[in-house]
Amino acid sequence: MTLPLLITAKFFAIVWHMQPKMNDKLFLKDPEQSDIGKNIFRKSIKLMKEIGFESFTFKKLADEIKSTEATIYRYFENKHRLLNYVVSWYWHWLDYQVIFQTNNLTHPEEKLKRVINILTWQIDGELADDQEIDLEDMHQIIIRDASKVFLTKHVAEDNTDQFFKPYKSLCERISNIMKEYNPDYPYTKSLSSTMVESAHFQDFFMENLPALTDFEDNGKLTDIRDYLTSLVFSALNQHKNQLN
Amino acid sequence: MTLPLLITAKFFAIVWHMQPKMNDKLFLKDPEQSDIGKNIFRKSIKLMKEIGFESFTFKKLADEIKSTEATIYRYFENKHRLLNYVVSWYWHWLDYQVIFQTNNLTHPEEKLKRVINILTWQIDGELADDQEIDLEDMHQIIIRDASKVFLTKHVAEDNTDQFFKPYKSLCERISNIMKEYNPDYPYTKSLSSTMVESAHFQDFFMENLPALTDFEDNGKLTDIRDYLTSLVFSALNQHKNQLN
DNA sequence: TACAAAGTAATAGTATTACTATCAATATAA
DNA sequence: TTATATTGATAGTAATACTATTACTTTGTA
Repeated sequence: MTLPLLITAKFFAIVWHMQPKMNDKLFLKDPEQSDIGKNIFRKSIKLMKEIGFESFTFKKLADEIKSTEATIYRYFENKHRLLNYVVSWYWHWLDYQVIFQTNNLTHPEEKLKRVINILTWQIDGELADDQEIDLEDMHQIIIRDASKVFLTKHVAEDNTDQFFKPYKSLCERISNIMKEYNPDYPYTKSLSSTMVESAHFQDFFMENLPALTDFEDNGKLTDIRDYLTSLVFSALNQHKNQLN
Repeated sequence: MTLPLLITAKFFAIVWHMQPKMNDKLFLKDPEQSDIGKNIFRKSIKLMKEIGFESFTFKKLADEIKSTEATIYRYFENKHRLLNYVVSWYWHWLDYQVIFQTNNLTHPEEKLKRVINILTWQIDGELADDQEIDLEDMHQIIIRDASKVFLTKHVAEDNTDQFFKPYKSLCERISNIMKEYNPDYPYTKSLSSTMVESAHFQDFFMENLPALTDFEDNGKLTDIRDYLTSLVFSALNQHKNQLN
């Protein structure tokens, strides 16, 4: 019944990874429960990143994992559900990063800065080193395709099935830190979702449509970080009681 | 050779509408040059809004306009190009709205507020009353589907073909007003694109995923406006020379 | 160890989508 | 009037998005 005295970040991350509570309506058969399922998840990230979500098919994925379409259809209803699974996994993972990395911080200002760093992909090396999933590929998919999971005609049904819960959870967590920083700011939820979406959009623009940003694609994301920091804190400080 | 003394906003809008300089790589045959082409444009907006872009097919559109798939394929290479055409039309239109509505304003602050009103769909009644295009449907499509035109694997080629020029033009215009307001703010381009994207995202969230906003879907967009105003001006004022 | 039950994979299908090609009818322009 | 372009109708192909069937393999229990 006794726990080991030294629980390292890595150990904890692995434990977490072994138990990501995924919404079971996202799949027909739990991909975590079989080797072929895990392979579907891993290789779909690789393939989606390579050819883009629109060109991605279960046939191509089946060839990649040396199996058949029918097998994949036993795990996921269609490719949109699979994307939703991948994206949900990511939001779970990111939410965990925020919990873990802001855990021992006292000031909400520090916490928010840490959140910005996480959103702009400055993640702890140990935690980011997943044995199974290529997190770099994952991040690329998220930037380009994550919003497609809710930008659909059937968003209401998907929402009823709680598909966006991890995303909401992350935004709520950020929102709460904002409230901690400034209880008088009236738009914490909107500012949180704006922050998350902007982190991705600005990254995409920087790499693909640089006219829409002020940043250079120099491999470092320092500028996006500075921009988000400036944006968030100027908004939060504006409504802050000047006496504090 | 003399122009009529009284040029009304409506007249001018119609003139503009008759000559939107669309990128001719977006289509195979100019849809403005025939009745059937205009019908493709009009009805595709209606149909996309009704069934969503993913379910939208040229077959369904052909049935709607009482023509055949082959005819539509003579105008547009595929449905993604058609969406790009629709979205480009919208950015052109919005850019024009910004030009027209900020034209006679002196203070950049006023101009920015007007821009926010336009982005949150508070448009001049006369101008918004297009005989041919249902602008309400158009706005709905834009909110849900506009970002899909660039969130693809082939964004680089599309950018080379200048498909995103009207969007860039709008953002640059907003960026220039921001510079006018505060020449010292270093992120005008990013703030412009954030503003435009946020206006749409917050609207979508308000209607579909309210946990991600602080607004109620009461049919009015006043709150999104207040939020964007607060966000933009707090950012711009932060870097502003305190002596001004 | 035996044998049913359950799960898994491979094969083979169907319906729809995303196009392309052909050709005749019609409208238009030189 | 004759050439040219536009449309409509028909047909066809390749790929996609699935579903159904059947045969094989593992597992749980007597």
